[in-house]
Amino acid sequence: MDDPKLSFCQTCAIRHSSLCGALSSDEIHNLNKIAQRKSLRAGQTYALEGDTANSFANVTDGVAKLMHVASDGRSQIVGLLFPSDFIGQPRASENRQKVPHTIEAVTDLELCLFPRAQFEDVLEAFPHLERTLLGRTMDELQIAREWMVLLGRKTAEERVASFLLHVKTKMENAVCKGTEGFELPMGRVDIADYLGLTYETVSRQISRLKREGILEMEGGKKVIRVDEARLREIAQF
Amino acid sequence: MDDPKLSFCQTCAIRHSSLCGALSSDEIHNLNKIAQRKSLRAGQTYALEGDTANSFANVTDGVAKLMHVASDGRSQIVGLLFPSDFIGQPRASENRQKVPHTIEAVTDLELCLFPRAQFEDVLEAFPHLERTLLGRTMDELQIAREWMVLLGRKTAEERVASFLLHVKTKMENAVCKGTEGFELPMGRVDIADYLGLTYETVSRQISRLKREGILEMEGGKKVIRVDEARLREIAQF
DNA sequence: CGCTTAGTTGAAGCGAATCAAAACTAGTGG
DNA sequence: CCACTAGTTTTGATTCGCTTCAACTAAGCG
Repeated sequence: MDDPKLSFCQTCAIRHSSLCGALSSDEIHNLNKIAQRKSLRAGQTYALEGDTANSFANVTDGVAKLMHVASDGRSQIVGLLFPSDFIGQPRASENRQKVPHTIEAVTDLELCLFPRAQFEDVLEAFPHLERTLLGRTMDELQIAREWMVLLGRKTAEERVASFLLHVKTKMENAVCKGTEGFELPMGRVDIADYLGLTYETVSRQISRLKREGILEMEGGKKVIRVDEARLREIAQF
Repeated sequence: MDDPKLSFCQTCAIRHSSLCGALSSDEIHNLNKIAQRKSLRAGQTYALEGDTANSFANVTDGVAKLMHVASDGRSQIVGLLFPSDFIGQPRASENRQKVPHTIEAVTDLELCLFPRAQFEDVLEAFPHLERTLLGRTMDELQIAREWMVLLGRKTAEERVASFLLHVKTKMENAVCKGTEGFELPMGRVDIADYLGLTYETVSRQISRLKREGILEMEGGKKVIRVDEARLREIAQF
């Protein structure tokens, strides 16, 4: 009953919002046995593009980024991972078993790691876990495609507005409600790499939103207030 | 033995390269019962963004595009579907059961349709089918993220080079081998919408590649010869 | 408190978009 | 077979939004 390992998962902050939510209290034991915690400081690398992928993970706290860095230094963030998001590509085709994008901690990060082979056994044993993972992957694909629209066709102003709305939603899911305002998990450089812009352009657009009274901030990260309606207009949602 | 329905799937051009490849000759019967063919002429719409998604499909012949069209007319293609690609998001979360992107036939198109509920039953019955679908979805996600890098950071020249390589691979998979050269399945406007450029810019870049001897074409669509090595250099793969 | 890093702001340059027109293609019917 | 038309592609001239380069300011930290 008071098995320490069982309570390890049971007290987990993302027990029900993550992939693990698909498993019952009994079933979760199977993951519990193979899970191990890992902490990274902001800026540390979890995996490098091209490495062999030998584990999967849940983000339990903090924010991570998936990114591609070209040889000439240009870099593009292709996804942000918030608490309860899953890391890794089980079942991807043979030639895609390598880590497809570098994964780095944006803030201090807490992960719950699963060794590859053992996690795949659990997936095999619980088809409803695999089904849930399929659903999450479908959702991720849609998010990626929506971001393609942003990167391909939106103006700098629209991109920054979209970003603020996107992060607001994500951060409100993660943090306790009620608090008007939220913290940007990343600096101007990362925002720029996520939006396909330069950090100067991002800074200018943020300044502009502040000047027009749509956005109020305290320092570079803390958002005090946003006019969500006007932001939505600008972002073209 | 010579059941006409069975031979319907057995003679299918994409029997083994599509999702159906996960099913044995016995199992395929279950899909056979619910499958129905559908033909579309180039330019016809299969589904509109926001519609209720009540069927899934395999592309059996031709090319389709997934796209988003904004209210002001800007449009972005977020994915191309070639023969043996799967259409639809089974298991996507509740609020994502709507068609996420408009689907249109780029060339004349042949589809193999599966009604939603019945296909989900088959998925439930054959976990290895669901597993295969998961793998394909993981692959699609990676392709989408790679395209995000293109849309966010690549120059017009790099985008066009990447596009030519991408289509070359896809078309060679679909068409009988041996033939040096291939046909572009789409016009300049669609290419531009796929690459986040204008059609004038696409045309200029293609002209440039021809002028530099990297590309030889006959008319606007037929590619006679490409210098794949130099294209790869330009595209930054 | 000085030092380093992150963010802001300004001026100039450039790549792609826009505007405009000509050349080519494909389809139609005389 | 050729003339005619509608649509597509190419090419040119100009404009514009974002990038680049540069200087400055604010914030975080030993």
